[in-house]
Amino acid sequence: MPQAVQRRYHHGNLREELLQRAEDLVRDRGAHALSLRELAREAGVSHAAPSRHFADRQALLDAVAVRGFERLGAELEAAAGPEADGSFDARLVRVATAYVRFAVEQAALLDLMFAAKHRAPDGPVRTASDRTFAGVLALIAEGQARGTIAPGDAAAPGLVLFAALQGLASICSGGVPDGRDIDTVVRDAVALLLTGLRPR
Amino acid sequence: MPQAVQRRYHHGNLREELLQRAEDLVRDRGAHALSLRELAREAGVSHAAPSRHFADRQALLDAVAVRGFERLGAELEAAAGPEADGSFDARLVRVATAYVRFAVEQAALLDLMFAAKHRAPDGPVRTASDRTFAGVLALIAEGQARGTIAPGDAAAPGLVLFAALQGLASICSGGVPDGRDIDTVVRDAVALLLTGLRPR
DNA sequence: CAACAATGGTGTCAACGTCAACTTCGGCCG
DNA sequence: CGGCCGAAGTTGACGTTGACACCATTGTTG
Repeated sequence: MPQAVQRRYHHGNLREELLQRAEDLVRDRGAHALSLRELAREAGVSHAAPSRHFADRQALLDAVAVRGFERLGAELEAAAGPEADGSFDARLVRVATAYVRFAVEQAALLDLMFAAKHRAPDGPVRTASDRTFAGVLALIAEGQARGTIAPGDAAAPGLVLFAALQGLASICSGGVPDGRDIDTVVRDAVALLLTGLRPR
Repeated sequence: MPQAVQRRYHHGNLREELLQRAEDLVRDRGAHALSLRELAREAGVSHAAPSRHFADRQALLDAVAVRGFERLGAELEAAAGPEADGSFDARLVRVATAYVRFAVEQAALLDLMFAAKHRAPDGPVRTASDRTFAGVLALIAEGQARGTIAPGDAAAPGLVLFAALQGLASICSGGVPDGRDIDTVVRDAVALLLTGLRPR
């Protein structure tokens, strides 16, 4: 008469399940709506069990942020094209589109990610963030090498490009303006940026 | 023998004091650290008194956000130059610098402001935000009228400029890169943007 | 002057994060 | 093989919080 699905004392994979559920919850209700006790209930575990894996609520949020950076990094890398196919401009547009798309679809998660990063100037979150954007930096460096992007101070064009992407993502996450879709907005924006970034 | 400073039953200006203290608290401890009860204690009133002025915690945060937009709007307007003195480029740099400076000095407040705006696509927060940036939009329109900014689709250059400013603010609020100071970073970035935004 | 709407106070409740103390499990070492 | 021990989960408690219902005090107005 004991149920076939009898829960054993040890969950076996609590940490992973907590992270997964937390990510989902952050995505569609925001980080502020995350409750350790609710998470524990959903995972079928006592209210204090999560503390075995995360020192406190903030530690869990940080871990979720790190995961977010890893996912974003993977998507950016995929968009950059592993075999570098297509022109430089096309690849840049693809990367930018991937970024903005991520920002729109996972707005709350992105907020959490940057909040966690800004809260601790060093630490694992910052490391994850740096690794995430390393690919984009490499792409820009390649553009400079090819002469498609103005050389000189390497930091300046990268900063502007990053800033525009970041801002575009922030704006679009609060509703894409007018009736235009994300792809054309990003394409137009990148074109406009490139015209300035190219050596004349 | 009753103290000279005897508190009267009615505070007299509770709403304003709560807003002021909340703004300070958000600025240097973040929105998540704001507690209605702590606020009430500091103001010397009972824990439920704030509810007479703000329906719930979020309503208070929204009000703080509106105030933030009004302050930011005033600073941007001041930077734009009431009598429009200086060249267009110089005014643009001044506005951008004012914006980024605000973002750096009041990072937590800016976060709150955009969070509140994104949470409610309509409502007073959005209205305040629109009014804040109306001045910047007017400046861009003027640039297009003067021919300093490429005409055509009016929305595109404005969006890119906005996005870059927004992103620059976001990035700089998490620590200005390298050892460069805000002013030069902003000036370089705007110059780079303009090169692309100008009609060739 | 009496009624009334604002404004503030008191008491209570459920939920939360965190901690300490206890229990169960599984692997490892003697 | 058996005992031990640390990892993982549980239970109970404490203090704090936001929200709500109900009561008290104002001062304004008819």
